[in-house]
Amino acid sequence: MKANGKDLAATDRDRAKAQRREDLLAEATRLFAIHGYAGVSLEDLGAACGISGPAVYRHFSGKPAVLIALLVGVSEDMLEGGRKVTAAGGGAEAILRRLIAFHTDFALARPDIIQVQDRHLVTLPAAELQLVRKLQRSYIALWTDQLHQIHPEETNAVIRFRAHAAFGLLNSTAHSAHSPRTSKAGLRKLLNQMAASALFTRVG
Amino acid sequence: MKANGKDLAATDRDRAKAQRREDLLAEATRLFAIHGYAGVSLEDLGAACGISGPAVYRHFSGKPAVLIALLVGVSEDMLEGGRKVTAAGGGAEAILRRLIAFHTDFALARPDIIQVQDRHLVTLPAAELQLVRKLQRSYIALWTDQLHQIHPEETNAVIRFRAHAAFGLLNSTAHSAHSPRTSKAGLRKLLNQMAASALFTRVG
DNA sequence: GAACTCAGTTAATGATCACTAACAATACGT
DNA sequence: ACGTATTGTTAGTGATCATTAACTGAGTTC
Repeated sequence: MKANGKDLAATDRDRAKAQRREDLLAEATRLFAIHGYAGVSLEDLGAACGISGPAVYRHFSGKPAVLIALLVGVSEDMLEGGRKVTAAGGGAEAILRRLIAFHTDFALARPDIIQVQDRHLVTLPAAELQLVRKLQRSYIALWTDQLHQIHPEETNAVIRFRAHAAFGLLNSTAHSAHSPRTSKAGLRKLLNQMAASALFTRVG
Repeated sequence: MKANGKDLAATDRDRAKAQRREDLLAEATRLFAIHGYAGVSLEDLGAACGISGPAVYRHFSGKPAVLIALLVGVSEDMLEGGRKVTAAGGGAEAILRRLIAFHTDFALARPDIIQVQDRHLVTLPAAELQLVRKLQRSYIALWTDQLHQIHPEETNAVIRFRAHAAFGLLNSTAHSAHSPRTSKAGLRKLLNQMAASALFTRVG
């Protein structure tokens, strides 16, 4: 029996298993981004990790569970990151600029998972879809809380719309080809500036 | 034998067939947007049009052909629309504002096809993927031609990146839920303003 | 109105997978 | 060392689904 559920990597086997799980999630992200969820068989996923097909069931209860782990994970990561930069304080504009920077860095660092989230959210079973949406609502609330201060005259719906538009802008990195000729630092600055302009501009 | 390939709807049967084809494409757009390409069987698609399964083969050579017709069609529509507003002349800024307005209206009018394009482009067979990408390159060139005049110091890659970011912003309408509480005219104005701000802002 | 075309039907067929079963080998705990 | 737990293996199994076959009936043409 396991002595303690909280003990991470108590034994060699546990360590190996955790590593295998991470490998599977990483490969799944890569493969789903390239071929789509339906275009990747468990055989493919296993093979990418050096194991074969049904062995995946030792780590996930089925194919949907892999997608769930990916999407819940990324939603939690973004929410946690967003909370961190929000907690650092400052005025609404300063906080928003940090949120933009955080989101930009995330999109530049992990374009494939952003792509999977954008494309395959609807593929989730209803229960998990709800969970992910709840996490996303919490994340977007971090943005809209600040946006309300910047645009006090705008309705909730409009503010939320602004945030979605900014996400679309920033997540576009994930879809546009990554030309190695342009430095990531340059793109980072450009994206930050474009998103800030879009979010702060007043519509009259 | 058909008297003339160019005669549209010469007979009742031709008219009915053209209508059925349109219905199939419309339903395919709707269903693919909701359930994804892989999540819709030809049986489903046929049923949505009141015919059943294999009858779809009277109109398309197979399931991929349906997606191809959709995506090539939308790419052609956008390119044609973009060319029209570009041809109307004016300065770079005026043309860009018209491009933004055109794209905004398109995204607001046909969110489902935008969604299908964003999600399922990669699903296309290689040959057709090339065609669609070529059309998209032509469309984006309409934007970058003007952007180069606005930002003469920026490289091709950066300019293209700006355009992609703007598309991401504008296409976000297709993904964010359509709240009926906010008027489309209001969203239209907001999107136009946000996109213009993002495209025109200078990065220093 | 006779010959033909063609959109539709239902009934196979065949491939692809997700998932299960039965078994093998190795690591773990005592 | 010994029994157990666990990760992996290879063979099924069953469902789904794109596609084909054979046929039907109505519209089109001459």
